[in-house]
Amino acid sequence: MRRQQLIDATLSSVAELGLKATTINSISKRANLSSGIISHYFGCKNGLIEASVRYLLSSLKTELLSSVEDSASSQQRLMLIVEANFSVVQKNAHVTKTWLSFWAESMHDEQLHRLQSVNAKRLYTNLLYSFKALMPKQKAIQAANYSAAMIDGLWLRAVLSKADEFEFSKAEELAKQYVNSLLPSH
Amino acid sequence: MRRQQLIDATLSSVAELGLKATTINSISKRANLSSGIISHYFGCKNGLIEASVRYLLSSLKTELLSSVEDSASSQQRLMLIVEANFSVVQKNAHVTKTWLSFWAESMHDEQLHRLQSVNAKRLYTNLLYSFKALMPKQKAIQAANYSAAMIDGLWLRAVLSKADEFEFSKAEELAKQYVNSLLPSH
Amino acid sequence: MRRQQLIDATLSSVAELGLKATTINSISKRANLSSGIISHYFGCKNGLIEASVRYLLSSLKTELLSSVEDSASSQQRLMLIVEANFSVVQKNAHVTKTWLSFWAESMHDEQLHRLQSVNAKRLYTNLLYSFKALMPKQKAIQAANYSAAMIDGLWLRAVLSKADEFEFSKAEELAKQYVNSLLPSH
Amino acid sequence: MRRQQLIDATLSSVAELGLKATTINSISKRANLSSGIISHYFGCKNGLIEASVRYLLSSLKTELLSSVEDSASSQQRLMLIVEANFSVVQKNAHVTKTWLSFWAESMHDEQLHRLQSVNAKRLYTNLLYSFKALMPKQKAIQAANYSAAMIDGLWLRAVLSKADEFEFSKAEELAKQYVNSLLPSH
DNA sequence: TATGAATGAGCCTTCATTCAT
DNA sequence: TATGAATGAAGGCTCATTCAT
Repeated sequence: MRRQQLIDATLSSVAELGLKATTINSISKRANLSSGIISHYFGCKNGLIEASVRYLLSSLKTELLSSVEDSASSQQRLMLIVEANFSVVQKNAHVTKTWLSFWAESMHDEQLHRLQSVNAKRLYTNLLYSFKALMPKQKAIQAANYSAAMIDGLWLRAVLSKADEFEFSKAEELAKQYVNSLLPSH
Repeated sequence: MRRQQLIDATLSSVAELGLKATTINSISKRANLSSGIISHYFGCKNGLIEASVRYLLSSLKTELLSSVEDSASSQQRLMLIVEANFSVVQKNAHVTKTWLSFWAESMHDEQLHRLQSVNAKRLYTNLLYSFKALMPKQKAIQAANYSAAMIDGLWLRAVLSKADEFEFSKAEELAKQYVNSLLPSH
Repeated sequence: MRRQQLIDATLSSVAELGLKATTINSISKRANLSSGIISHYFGCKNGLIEASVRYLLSSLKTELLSSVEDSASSQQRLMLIVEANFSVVQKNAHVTKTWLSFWAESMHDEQLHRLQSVNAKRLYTNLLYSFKALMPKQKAIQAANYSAAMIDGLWLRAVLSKADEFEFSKAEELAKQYVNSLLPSH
Repeated sequence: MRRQQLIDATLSSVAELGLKATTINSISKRANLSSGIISHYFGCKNGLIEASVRYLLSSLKTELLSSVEDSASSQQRLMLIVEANFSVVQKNAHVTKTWLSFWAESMHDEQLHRLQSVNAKRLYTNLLYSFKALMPKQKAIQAANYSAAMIDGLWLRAVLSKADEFEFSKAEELAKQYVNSLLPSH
């Protein structure tokens, strides 16, 4: 309970202030807890940061798993993957900014980089799995690569332009159309 | 002269240590200069950071302008635009990481955000200009949007995976193929 | 407790080194505390300086209140006022110098100036109150003005000449004689 | 010429910013000269500060000498002494604040203290000389002491209250009346 | 468990001084 | 003479971490 309270406060602080300006204090105040509690539960500040990223990753995973039903078609799956990658935003608008902060930091933090790596590969793997059901392997690999890049690219440009919710859903729509355009039925 | 020396040192430090860990000291030591010199030339640390981003932006612009000849066809122009967006990297491998640091920080720094905004719009505008010569306006707008996202997406995934030079040129190649696939001749 | 410890250290440092040469370090070392503690309790260095002045002012006030009894005659009150203005010194020889530092700085610090203003007016008001019991209002106003100036002038000259305790009590004696000379009974 | 230019700039800076905030730069900019010039002419910053105080002292002396004529009566002399001590102000309103800064600093700077000492004694000596012509020595000594304190006290309270020109001349008038009240003719 | 007082290293900035030109 | 680029020590402040309660 306390752990989740602190993770939420961390995400909120990173979203609002940025990773650089997020301090033990900015976090503990948002959680209405003392500063000492953080090292008590997470060892150190970095431990909390890492746990927060893990939480975001597992949310994304849960999001996807819960929405995809066994009966879903491959095309439906693809749409749900796109949705999941954009939906984190729609639920909690400011969480988006945190991703970028974390990924930038991951370039200089081995632990974070590992998590980022898992995330990047998962998007690719999920896409590949569905594409393979619809086309030859070589084509599917290319489709997965392009789709992953397009999803991340649209997302990145939306974030950096400080897009509002409406613009975000437009970016999501574009991503879906692109993925659809790769399908043989198209 | 000193100014450029300091900007180079800044880019090198941000690339190696990240923006968060880049300090007045990490910069001035790389430049073999004293710490005080920074405020002498740039007012404060942030002034130097900003100047460094401006330098990267103008390099990108110069890169493009110098490569595009008047006689170039629109298709050639498109390829050159893609190349320019990836080439900054190839010349100076560590510069890539700095972009990401700067863009992440731009979410919480108005000044940087303005610069990032200019950069994002320029890519789009350049692409649109060339696409419009090859297809109807509405189609060109969509092509420019998709291309910009694809370029940024491929670039982002390459950076985050700590891609080496070879993988970067593969990403560049994918980007070119994608842009080409949008052309009517295709 | 810590607060008082730091205020005492501040007064001691300002007395010995002057306001200009008083640093976070000179204070915290005298208090046998770390430097960070100052911002913990007072926000910043200036907050501590201000609190120190407030402490001096309230000491002066307490000094006077505790010595003046209800039964005291107006003449006795006047003598006690003079004594209070000189006595802060006698108890704590080095405090004297700090006053001058603070007042000089008050010319360029709005906060300090407000405190100084309160102090200057209090001396005048206290004197006026007692004089009015002994003479017509117009005369009392003049007596209060002159007395306040004489007290401050004798005090200033004693401080600036780095007077010892004996010379200080001589100055106090002169001040008392002057005030007495203004009384009608004289 | 350059020397005087720098001294004027120093007085102006100390008046406006205070001694603490007066820097080599704040001075040299006001003088429209380079920062290096100061050590060239005065050795170091402190040399310039000291020279500036000396200049003020000699101005005060000159002021008095030029106004007192041999034919003047002792009473007239006394009035001129009072006037001289207040007149520095009237000519250059902001110079007043500088005195206080310098005197406060003199508590922790041997060199400045010596100059302050000269100044304090000169006022006393000048007053004593004139009083002795008008009364017995013992009485004259007391009158000089009281007068010096009254002049300084009225001046101090006027400065600290940030008095305007009008209030300053009222203080001067009070000082004159006080001195006159000590004369036997009174 | 939970607090927050206390620490001290590290940051950015300021500034008197030096020195090549 | 005169400049101002360059230095680097010192200042105030921030903040992750520790620890007694």
